[in-house]
Order: sequence, then structure tokens, then C-alpha cells
Amino acid sequence: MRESKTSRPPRAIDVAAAAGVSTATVSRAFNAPEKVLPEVRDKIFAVAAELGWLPNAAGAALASRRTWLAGVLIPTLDHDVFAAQVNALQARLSASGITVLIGCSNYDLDEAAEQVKVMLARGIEALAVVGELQRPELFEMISARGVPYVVMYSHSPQSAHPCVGFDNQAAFSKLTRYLLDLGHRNFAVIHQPSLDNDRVLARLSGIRAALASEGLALRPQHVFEGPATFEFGRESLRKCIDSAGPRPTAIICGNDTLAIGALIEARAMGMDVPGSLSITGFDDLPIAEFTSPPLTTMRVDNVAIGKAAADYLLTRLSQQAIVPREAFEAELIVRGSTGPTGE
Amino acid sequence: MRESKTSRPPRAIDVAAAAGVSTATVSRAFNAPEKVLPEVRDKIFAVAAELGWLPNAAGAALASRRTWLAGVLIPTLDHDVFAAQVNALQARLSASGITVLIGCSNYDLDEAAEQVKVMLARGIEALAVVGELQRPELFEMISARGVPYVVMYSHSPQSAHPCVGFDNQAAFSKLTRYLLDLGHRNFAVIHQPSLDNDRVLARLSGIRAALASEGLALRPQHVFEGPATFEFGRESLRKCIDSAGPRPTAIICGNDTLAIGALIEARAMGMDVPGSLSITGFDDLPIAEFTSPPLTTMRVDNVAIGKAAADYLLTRLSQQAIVPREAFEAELIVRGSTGPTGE
DNA sequence: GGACGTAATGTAAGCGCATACATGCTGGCC
DNA sequence: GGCCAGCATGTATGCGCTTACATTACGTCC
Repeated sequence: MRESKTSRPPRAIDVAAAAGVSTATVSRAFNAPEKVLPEVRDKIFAVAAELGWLPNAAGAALASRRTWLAGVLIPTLDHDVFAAQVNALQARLSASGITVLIGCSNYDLDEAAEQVKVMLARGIEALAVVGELQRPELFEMISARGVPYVVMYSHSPQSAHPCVGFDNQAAFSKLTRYLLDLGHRNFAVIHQPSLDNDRVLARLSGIRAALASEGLALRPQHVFEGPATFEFGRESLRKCIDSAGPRPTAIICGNDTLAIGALIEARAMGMDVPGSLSITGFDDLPIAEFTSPPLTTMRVDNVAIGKAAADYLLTRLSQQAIVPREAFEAELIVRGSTGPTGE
Repeated sequence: MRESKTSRPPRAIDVAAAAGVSTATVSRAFNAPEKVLPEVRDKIFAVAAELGWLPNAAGAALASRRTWLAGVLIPTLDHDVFAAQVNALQARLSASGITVLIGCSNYDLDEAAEQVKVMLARGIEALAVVGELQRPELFEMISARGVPYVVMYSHSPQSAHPCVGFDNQAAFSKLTRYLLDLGHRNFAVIHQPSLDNDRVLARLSGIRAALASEGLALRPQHVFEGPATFEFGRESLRKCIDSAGPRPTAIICGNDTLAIGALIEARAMGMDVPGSLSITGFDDLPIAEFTSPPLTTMRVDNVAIGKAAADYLLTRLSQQAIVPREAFEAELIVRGSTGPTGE
């Protein structure tokens, strides 16, 4: 491990010289140990450790045409849902010797395409991307290079892409159905920005579809779109309650953060939840269990999705077989924030 | 962008041929545009786009001896604090054309050293690492290669490493001091696993130091170490209250999750917070403002830390000047979960 | 005992680029 | 008008590794 700060890092040829072998043998000792005599191998390992040699990945990639790199493209790391998926995916791929490049698009499609371009230049051999609503050139680029990919988190039956996720539309239809069955007929929705976001769009259409099956619809003044923060949830709840006309008895929120914000504000306004107002979330954040009342929400196993996406890519990397797409289901978690209409 | 799936990706020489120039000019068009005649440059760009050529990073790295890669080593992405730091750091470095490799150690020092080894093999030119409690070989490896690094998140005055973070010990001393000034004399602590974790260790010693200055100490039965979950917070609070002997009037928690767990349980047990029990957290999670009562906690600007770490590395990368270490301060946020002792 | 298979290692080419150096060309200046 | 500066581009080498192929040594089998 000795090596002066000024000199360049040792190369395979240095190890070879010190061990009295050729660079080919050094390479084999690390990449195909069984092809090298145990004593020679041990000598090489000892010398490499002594010199602090690490095989230069760029050289290896160039010569072997393998980078052992994969990419994952998500909107942001600043969201438990994506962080959990990436964490699981990375753990899995890392165990197979694959380094993962994480790209964040910040919900910007052009940025997403740009990130993929950078990743491809780096030589990723597989890619997982959140959301299937992307610039067409994004999929074109990876297809042109024959890089296997998978769409994570969302899963729509008619999707043109392999995907590992759940059906956002079906999930919100189920949730809405649950509320309809409770007797609710007046709904409000508080949701995240929908621009370029297929998950949010699918959720909204799931709600509308379920309502339509009962001949119901959302009033424009009862749909609130804004940042996924507690504050926006609170503010929207207030506007919703204060607005003229028939007051909603059920509020469907795009995620738990918005729902908890709404819940907090409803309680602050002295409203009876679920007596006179039902509120639902999505994600089942750990805190959802502990709000008062506990939040009715839906749970998705993000760790499983990350693992499944990794497994899918690993399979595609090792063989040509087409693996069936994997559908997860969002599970409805009924807690205390929802109940029958008071009427 | 045409290119069959079977053929290998185009190379610079293909672009050169199609544009009627040499590979040197293609390289210059992308890396030193001002050295190429505008019309030639445009032709090259057009051809490159047409062919879908992306410069192979491995080849570029080998030839230029620059990888434009940096690494960041964190315990896990599954924690808002680290995710926020990484997100900010990555955004900053990405804007400078640097790709960041994210390594997660899962709080395991050997795994951390292994990750750094992999990163060095990939050719990272800079490294940010959370926590200064690491295997010595970790720092030896990066020093041997002359790779600039910075310790993120923690910052202790006597540290041997450049660091961008705050003084965990001082922060918890300040917090404890605040409670002491409120009249508290009986304390309990609920904290995360301290093994190999300098942040947690420093926090504990900050608490003990402040108490010692008043001749006080923590009773072993009032110190709870376990996973940073709501559940462990609840469970510990219950044990704490049910335990024999003098009951603590203030509970210092290692982070907000534990504190909120404790708060929930205290309220469930019918205790008056802060009337008969004060509870503090750390991190100032968004939800901390909305618990009942709102949680007294401490805030650290993780986004700023991530940015500052990136800036430090960027500076070290561009010049040799030693940049002074940057000290952040944890800000005390007094809310409703703390108050004077009831006595 | 000689031919041959096999295992261990060496030799050398080349992966896709960047860049030092060479070349050619234009224009300005005395 | 000749010379030279300076610009645009080309030529060719090598970055550090892997791997096809060559070589060597050895054991085996008839």
C-alpha cells in the first residue's frame, strides 16, 4: 500500500513485474483465477495489495467491452418512494458487481433525456427508469444501442415497455370505489403537479373512471394541484371547505404528505374526521399509522419493486429470454381517516 | 440516430469519415470547439447527431486521464438527511459535468472501505464521505492516490480531515443546556445505534458533557439505544416511564423519528407534554412542525452541506489552494414539546 | 519412447479516444 | 515579392487493460 502522492497509481504491468509474470497473468489472476496456478495467483494478490493496485476500470472497459455499469433514472432522490427503490435496486446490482449510476431529472423530461445520454456515453449496460412518459428519443437512444431497460414504479396494461410496478389508475379506482361504497358522492382531490407525470395522470384518471361508473364527476373547484407538501395539503383543504356549493365529504389526496396536511388542517378547523369528512392518502409513510385519526392510505412495496427491476435487468443481461413483466398491486390500508358519510 | 440493434455503437472514426475530417478534429469539435472552424464544427455535430454518436467515456478517460467522476459515500439513501445531501451535491457536481457515484455502506465500515475501493478503480477524482469514523485504509487509499476528499455532515474541531458539516457534540450540548436552563435535572436519552457511528457518539458525549457541567449524569436505565423508528421511540418511552426510580422530566431523542414516536406514546399514555414531560428531536423533519404539540428539535441545512461539500471538492479539483473547512451550526427550533419542569 | 493433448503462461494487438507534434495554408508586413 | 506568424487540420502514439493466439512444458498412452 506504499505509493508516493506524486507518482501515478500503479498499473498492471507494475504488478506483473513485481510478481515476475506477464500482465496477461495478472489479468487472469483477477478475472479468471482458476486459470492461474494457486501459488502464482497468491503471489500476484500479495504484490497487488502491497502496491495498492486497483485495476483501472476505463482500461478494462475498453479492452473487454464490458463496463459493469447500469443506470437508474428517477425524478429526485428527495422522495422516500424513489430513494427506497433506488436503494434496493442498487443493493441488488451491486451484489452482482454492477455499479449503478443514478440520474435525477427533477421531473424535467429534457433533463431526463440528457441524463440518459450521459449514462450511455459512460457505457451503461442496463437502465431502469421511473415513469414511461419520456421523450421518445430517450427510448430510441437506448434501443439503438440494444441496452435492456425497464420502466419502474408505474405499470399500465397497455404499456409498450417492460415494466415493474403497479397500475396507478387501477389503484386509485380501487380507492375511489372504496369511498363510493362508503356512500360518498361528493369528492375533492388534492394532488401533485401532473405535468409530464404519467403516475399522477393515471391516478387522476383512475379516480374519474370510478366516479364516472356511478355517473359522478369532479367539480373543477374541488381539484387542487400543487406541490406535494404538508402546507399545500392544508391550504387546499381550507379552500375546499370554504368554497361555496356542496361540500365534499371525501378528499382523495395524491399522496400521504398532502393527506396529512389536509388532515391537520381539518382537525385545526374543528372538523370531525371521519365523521363529516373522509381523507385518504397514498404511499403509507411510516407516520401514516400515527396521525389522528390514523390515515387510510395505500401501500406499495417499493423495496420489492427496486429488487424486481434489478432482477429483471440482471436476467436480461445474462440471457436473451424475455422475462414477463411484473405487476405489483397497491394495497388498501383502511385506518381511521375514512368512514361512511354522515348523512 | 439510425443504427441497427446488432451493430456496435458508432465511434469517433465513423463520425470523422462521414464528416470528411480526422478523428482529431471530431475530438476537438467537442472538447475545444473554438479550435474548429464553425462550419466544420456544425457539420461534425450534425453528423454525430445523425449517427447517434456519443463519445465513449472509457476511451476518453484512458486517453485524457480524466474521468470526470466523483464519489459520495453515505450510510444509506433511505434517510432524508443523506438523500438531501446527496441530491444537492449531485446537482452541483453534475452542473460541472461531473458524474457522481453513490456508495452506500449500510453503516458497515468494511463495506464502506470496499465501496471506496470500487470507486477508486472506477477513477473517481474526488470523494465526499459521511462520517469520519472509517477504517484507516479508507483514507490511506484515497490519500495514496492524491484524491481530494471531504468529510460531510459531521465536523469536529479536532478532526484530522477537511470537513463540511456541524459539530454534533456542540449541537447536543446546546440542546441539553436549553433543557437544563428550563430547570430539568432528570434526563433520558433515546438514540440510534452508536456502533461505528461518530455522529451518534458525539451527540451522546455532547449530552453528557452538558449534564456533567451541572454535576449531573445519565442513569443507565434511562438510556435507550435501538433502531431509529417510531416504534422504538414509543417502546422506549413506555419503558422509561414505567421504570422504577426517579422519572425523567426531559427526554432527548437522537432524531425526530424517535422523538415523534416518544411523543405519540406519551400522549397515548395520557401524559402532559410539555407539562410533565419535555421531548426533543433532531433533524426538523417537515412533520415536526405539525405534531401535537409541535416538536422542539434542531435543524441542519443538509442541502447547504451537500452544496458546500461539492463546492469544496470543485475548488480542490481546480486548484491546489487549501480551502478552509466549513462549519455549519445546528439551529435550535423551540416548539411546544418542551417547557419548564412542572415542579 | 515418441506423438499428442492439456495446462500454464507469454506475446502482442487493439479497444476508442485525446493530444503532441507535424503539416499546409493564408495573409500581413517590410 | 518573399518571409514568417498563426491558424486549421491531420498524423500517429499511447492511455491500461483483456484476450486470441502462440509457446512451452509436462504427462499420458499405445
